[in-house]
Amino acid sequence: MRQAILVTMESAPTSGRIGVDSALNQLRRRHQRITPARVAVLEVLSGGVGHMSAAEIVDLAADRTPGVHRATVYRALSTLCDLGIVTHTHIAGAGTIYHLADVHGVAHAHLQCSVCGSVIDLPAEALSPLTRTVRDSYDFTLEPQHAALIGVCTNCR
Amino acid sequence: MRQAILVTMESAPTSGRIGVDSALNQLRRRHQRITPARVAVLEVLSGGVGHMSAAEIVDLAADRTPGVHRATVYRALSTLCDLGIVTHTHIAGAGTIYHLADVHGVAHAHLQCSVCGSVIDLPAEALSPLTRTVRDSYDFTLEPQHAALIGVCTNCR
DNA sequence: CTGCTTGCAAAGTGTTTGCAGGCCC
DNA sequence: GGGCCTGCAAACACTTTGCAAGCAG
Repeated sequence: MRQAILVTMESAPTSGRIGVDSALNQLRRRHQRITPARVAVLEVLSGGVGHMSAAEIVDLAADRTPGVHRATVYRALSTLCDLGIVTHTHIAGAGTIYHLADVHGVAHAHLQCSVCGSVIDLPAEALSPLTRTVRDSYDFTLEPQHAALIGVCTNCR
Repeated sequence: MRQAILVTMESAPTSGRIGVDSALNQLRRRHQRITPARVAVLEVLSGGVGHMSAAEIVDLAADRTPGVHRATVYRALSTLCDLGIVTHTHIAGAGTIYHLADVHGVAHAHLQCSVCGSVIDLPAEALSPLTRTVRDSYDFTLEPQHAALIGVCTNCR
């Protein structure tokens, strides 16, 4: 019943996401240091299709820049998320996935299948009615891309 | 003292959720055993207001039925969830919360504040437009109460 | 050179599992 | 009394932290 495997069903490459150059520029602009570890993380995120788990990023980063430590990757991801350069999404029962931030105006949310664990991208605008309702009725500002919506996908039904 | 609080709360309006008796009956009907540990978990869930973390349930269950072990509470919760007697919701970065299942027709989802961590109940019907969209466009069956929606609450903004 | 970042190891969380014994039905 | 449930301890997955050394700016 526990879903540990993370399968990504995303076919489209990283369209709509910022690039490594843009990310590095933002770092410079914010007076943050450009370090090998951070570059590695950004390039890994840029290179992969879709979302990646922390474990995947750790492996691939250490792959391309040997010596990069797990803890460093976590710290880099944390920093990059704080700066808005990277976005993270909480996945039920399987930690967190990361990707480069969306370019302005094309934010997206995630659907997660509770059976097979696959994650599907969803335009954030699909949530706008809900966002409005929640804002009006509860004075609550929804962050639609921050947690995956759970359900069952076509294949698993 | 904690016991007194529990008893007091037990008479409080746990509106919309099934009761302990109903839960026990369902267990019997499904030929599942009624054990002290399971009764303790159900009464704790029934007594508390709103959602409880696994850790809270463990503490309170051990409180009212000394000797109940952590692992047993987890197993009881797992069983009860499988039977649909208890519902669980994944909370970003903080594990899982549990409560007695909703009585038919009054399902609810959850809003979680990413700043203070508080969890707010939300009628599931607020998600029906989204549920429809996702069903029509992605052939994806949403389970709105399975994961909390994240955002920022009034107080934290 | 200053102090933010890193590598390392170890500690934290939250949850699960193997096993022998216990108790519900 | 058979077999599901339990207590225990240990394992598990994921993430964080204290510290001394290292490197970016």
